[in-house]
Amino acid sequence: MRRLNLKQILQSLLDKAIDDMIKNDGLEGSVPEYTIEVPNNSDHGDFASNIAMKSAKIFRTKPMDIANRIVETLKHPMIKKSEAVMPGFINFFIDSGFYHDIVKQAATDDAFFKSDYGQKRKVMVEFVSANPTGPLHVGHGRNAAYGDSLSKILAAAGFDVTTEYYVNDAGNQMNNLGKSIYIRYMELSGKDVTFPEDGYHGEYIIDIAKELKEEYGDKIAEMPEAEGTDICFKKGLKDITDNIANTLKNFKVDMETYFSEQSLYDNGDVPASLEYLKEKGFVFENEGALWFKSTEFGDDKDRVVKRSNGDYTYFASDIAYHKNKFDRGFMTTIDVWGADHHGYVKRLSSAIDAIGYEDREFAVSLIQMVNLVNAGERVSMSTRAGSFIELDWLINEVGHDAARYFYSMRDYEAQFDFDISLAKKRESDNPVFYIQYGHARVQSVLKKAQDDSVPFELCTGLEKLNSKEELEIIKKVYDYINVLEQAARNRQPHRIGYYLQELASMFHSYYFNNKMLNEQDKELTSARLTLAVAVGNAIRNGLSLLGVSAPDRM
RNA sequence: GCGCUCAUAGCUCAGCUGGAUAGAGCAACGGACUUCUAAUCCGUAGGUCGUAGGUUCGAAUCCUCCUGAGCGCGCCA
Repeated sequence: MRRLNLKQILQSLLDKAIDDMIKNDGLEGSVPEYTIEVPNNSDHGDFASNIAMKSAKIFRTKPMDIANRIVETLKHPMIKKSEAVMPGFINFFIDSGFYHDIVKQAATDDAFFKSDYGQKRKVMVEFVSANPTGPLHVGHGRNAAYGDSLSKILAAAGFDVTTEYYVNDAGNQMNNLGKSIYIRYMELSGKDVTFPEDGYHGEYIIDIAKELKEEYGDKIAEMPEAEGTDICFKKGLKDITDNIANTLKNFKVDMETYFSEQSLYDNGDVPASLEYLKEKGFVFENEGALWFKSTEFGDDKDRVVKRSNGDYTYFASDIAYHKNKFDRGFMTTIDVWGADHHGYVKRLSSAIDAIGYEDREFAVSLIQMVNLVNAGERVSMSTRAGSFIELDWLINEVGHDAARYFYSMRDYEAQFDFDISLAKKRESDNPVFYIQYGHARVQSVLKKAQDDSVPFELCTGLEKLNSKEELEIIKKVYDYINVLEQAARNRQPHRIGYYLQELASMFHSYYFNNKMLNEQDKELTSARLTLAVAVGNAIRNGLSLLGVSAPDRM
């Protein structure tokens, strides 16, 4: 579908007007950066531009004079009126036929809610990537909700998006995992062992050991320790990653691929990428270790990639991993990390600069901490000693819709308190149900019209939509694409939720004050139902970006 | 000490590349159900945008200082 892009039309008209004026006056300069936006106040028209104020320097004259000159030259069938107002804004008033066309498009085709803003650019969103040493906890929930929503937003905004989970299945922590399970197994087999202080203390470790005990009996205890530990490790890794994948599924997260860190060692990518950087002169040896020269790219200090004991650091495999991402053709990779990893950003971006894919973009979204709050009381959230709160528990407690919505409610750069008691409420003060109810209302009134055989035909009689209230709602629907692109550009899914809340609010108010079904007036009924369907479609599409369902009845 | 993030209504928070009168929800108070779902709606009240400067036609938004909160500064991941 071709969406009539009035903003673009206005922009080309304004560009031409200023360009002509510059040439006409024999001045130097070109069209400045300016904006065309929908004003907050509808008295200021349907669109407004600050172009005259931005051009004041070029013309060396008052913005109002420029604005007046532009207004005189502007003519277009869609523009009912344009006016210059202090201190130099130009306000455009648009023919209502434009808005009636918007309603029709929004009511009939979901393509209306998609954009080509991203121009099919290949983007990877890598998120969650929690160490496979235990179940996901509520902190990971925010990362998962953000990453998944962002991916869906980018896809709807025209990017070619892939989602990936980087599984840290190599290194010390994996040895530790294997050992933890092994010791628990030995305990179950009645051996006299002590569980290490730095082992993984969670219940789930014991559960895994129990399963091994059932499957193997005492056989593992009779094997050499290394062999037994390896069996424990493999079983543990599989169980835990399966568990994580299952949690994400329950959380309505679409994770397309799971990428193994170990695979980068198995195929030699880790030493190969270090060699690659060494040839470029960015890797050197000191005190028996290999270092990456991140200071050349503005980092505080150089970073170890291979320790003097021969072990590669996590950083080393991460370099190989990001090189791999770009080698797979991704133009942008967005890493979603916890804010506590911010100190790591500089060294990785340095390494990526050193690799030298100048046309590629590396971005990190640092997700701030989340606190659980219940009835005003803060729930403790230590990740130590296995006392963390599992994401599965939260999903089960408040439901996946409320969980997803609440996690995406706040800007990711700000800390936020997840209010369990509010999320659990099935009543008015819970925003997620307020929005969902907006959608359910649309479906409900449609059903009512059909059940009662009220005559109507969607997409007809739209010229009846001419009240201020109706036009405001249509403008809000039209604004969807703008909000979507903002959310994509700024990587801020929370904008969607706020938008939906406002749209739902406008619709609830309209619904309450206007009779949707009118047996005597087929045209009016048709027009209002079409508007309702357009709103319902906007809500459904918006909620889907947040991973929240849009039920037909509640 | 250095670095990252945050500070907006009583509470929780929005406020796109700087734009016109700073918004919403909750809480408070007052109203609306013989009605297409009242899971809704209408109204009232609530602000020195942490402090002090700077940049300009114009600042909650950008820059600097200060105050306060969270997080991070390993041959850990």
